[in-house]
Amino acid sequence: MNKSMNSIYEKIHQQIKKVVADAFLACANNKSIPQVELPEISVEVPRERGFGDFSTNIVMQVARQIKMPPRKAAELLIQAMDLTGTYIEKVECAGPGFINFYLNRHWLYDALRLIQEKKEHYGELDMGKNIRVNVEFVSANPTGPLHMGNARGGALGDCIASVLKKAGYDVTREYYINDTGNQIEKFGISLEARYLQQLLGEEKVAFPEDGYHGEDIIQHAKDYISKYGDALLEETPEKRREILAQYALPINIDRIREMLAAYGIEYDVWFSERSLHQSGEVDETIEFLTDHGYTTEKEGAIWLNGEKLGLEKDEVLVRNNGVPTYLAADIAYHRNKFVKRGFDWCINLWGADHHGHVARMKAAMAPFGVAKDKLEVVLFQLVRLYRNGEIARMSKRTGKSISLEDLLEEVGRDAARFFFNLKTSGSHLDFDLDLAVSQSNENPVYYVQYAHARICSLIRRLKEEEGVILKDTDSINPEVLTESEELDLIRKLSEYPEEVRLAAKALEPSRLTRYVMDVAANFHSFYNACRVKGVEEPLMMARLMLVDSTRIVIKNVLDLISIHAPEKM
RNA sequence: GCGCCCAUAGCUCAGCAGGAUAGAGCAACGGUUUCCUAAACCGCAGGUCGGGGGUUCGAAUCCCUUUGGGCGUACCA
Repeated sequence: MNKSMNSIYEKIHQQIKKVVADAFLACANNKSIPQVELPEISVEVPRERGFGDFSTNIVMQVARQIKMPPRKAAELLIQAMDLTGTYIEKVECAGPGFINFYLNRHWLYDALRLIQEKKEHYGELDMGKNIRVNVEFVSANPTGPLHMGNARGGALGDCIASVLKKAGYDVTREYYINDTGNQIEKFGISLEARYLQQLLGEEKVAFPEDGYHGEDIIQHAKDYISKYGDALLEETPEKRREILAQYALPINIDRIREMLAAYGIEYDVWFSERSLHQSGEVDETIEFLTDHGYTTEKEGAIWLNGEKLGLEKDEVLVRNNGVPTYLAADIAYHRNKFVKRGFDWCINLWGADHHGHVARMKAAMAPFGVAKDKLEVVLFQLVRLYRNGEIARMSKRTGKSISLEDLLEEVGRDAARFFFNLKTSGSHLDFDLDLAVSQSNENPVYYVQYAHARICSLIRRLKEEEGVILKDTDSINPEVLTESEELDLIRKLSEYPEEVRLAAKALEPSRLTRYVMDVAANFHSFYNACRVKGVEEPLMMARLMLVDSTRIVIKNVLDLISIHAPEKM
């Protein structure tokens, strides 16, 4: 077996593509089929097991070019195929012109050996070789606690990063801290109002309508007073707001950091928006755009020239009071990622309510020589929580809207991350809080974790009660595995690297969550049909290898989505 | 008004770079435990892929149109 191979699928795809391409060539040589430029030969797994292990629709794709009925051409190709040195045992033409490949079982046994060879590295790919990718997610305003949208974006972003890493990309996880601008201004005003209310009496000070109304603001004010007293009463409002905001901001950021850590997310970079202004990069960016004719001045403000960038309208970069907009800072931020830090690819996770910003952001990168597809924005739909069959808006604990902290307390990290990664990012997500905590067969989290615990228990008992441990792979003969449950399970395990590839390509880690549920299902079926303990040695050892390989894959996927793989339940 | 997203089994969702008889989980119904964890397994059901039109050998998938939901359209972020 090729030592550098990552995936049996890869190998089989290559074999089939070569066999088909060579057959086309042979037919061209004997003039039975006209020579044409072949498109990429797609190899897929047919829906029906009866249609073979793999199939290709290449003949139908070129039917028009070669001016032949697909079935006729397929028959000619099959006759011309050279199958030596491949897993392919039988080839048939079927349906409107599919070519179906039936493989001998050695590919499954090789797949099993591959898992044992790679262990926890099974599933790793090199599709992202030498590509540096920045995944930016959550990036919530540090003006309050994290909410459900942040929770979904967090789970998604973290898992996208993990999937890309598994696929071989050089991944940086990043949090963009919006620690300046209007929201922070409002934050300061809110803190100031609470501060004054505490000291002068609530009725004496009006709280701004559009301020942050949360309890946490009041708590910050109280804490500040107990630490530093009432000295700020003497300060100007501007100074007061600034001091209060700069007091509370680091506290909030630390809380966010701790909360995300509890959620299983660790960032490589915390990037401050404020630092972009302080370093002069925002000004530099606006200057660059102006120098290259991408801005116009009107009504005292500096506008980004929308028409020149293919946008519907102009956008303000610098307000008529001289303060740059969020967009200006965001352009500078992305310029920093691409130009200053040299990322090849940047992925941003945004709630669907920001979709209007996508085209602007992509277009605004063009002047810096950044192609549109270098910036990828994954939009995710927002979350609806259900409890007792009804939409749940309020936390049980605080009576306020449900925060990430509430969610972790109510359902735990594993269930939260699992459910957020069960659906594609573009679908609206209904989160059933009751289901997430229920210890029943309705709950998919337990279903998967139980499979892992069952395996660990089996391995443990074999060792403790029978003194049996897994032998060296070379001394085990997997060919004694012939039951349909055994073969189905191996087949499922063999798909893993391919699932990683597809998940990375589509930026959809939810594929892997659904995949691991399939693995668990196949395992449970196997477990009910085949005994490991108590059967004769060669078969027991082969089954133990299969069981251990299943453990490796389940653990591998759960690690990837940062969910615990318990050894006992 | 204009733009974006969504619509598939009773419920929650896959499938959508066009492909063979549209899949899974849950719920419902019927079975399985002297035996490695029954948080499991096996079986049985369940559909005008929102409606209409088009493109072609072939459409849940692509195009047009229509309906119903969500969102965006700030010198907010």
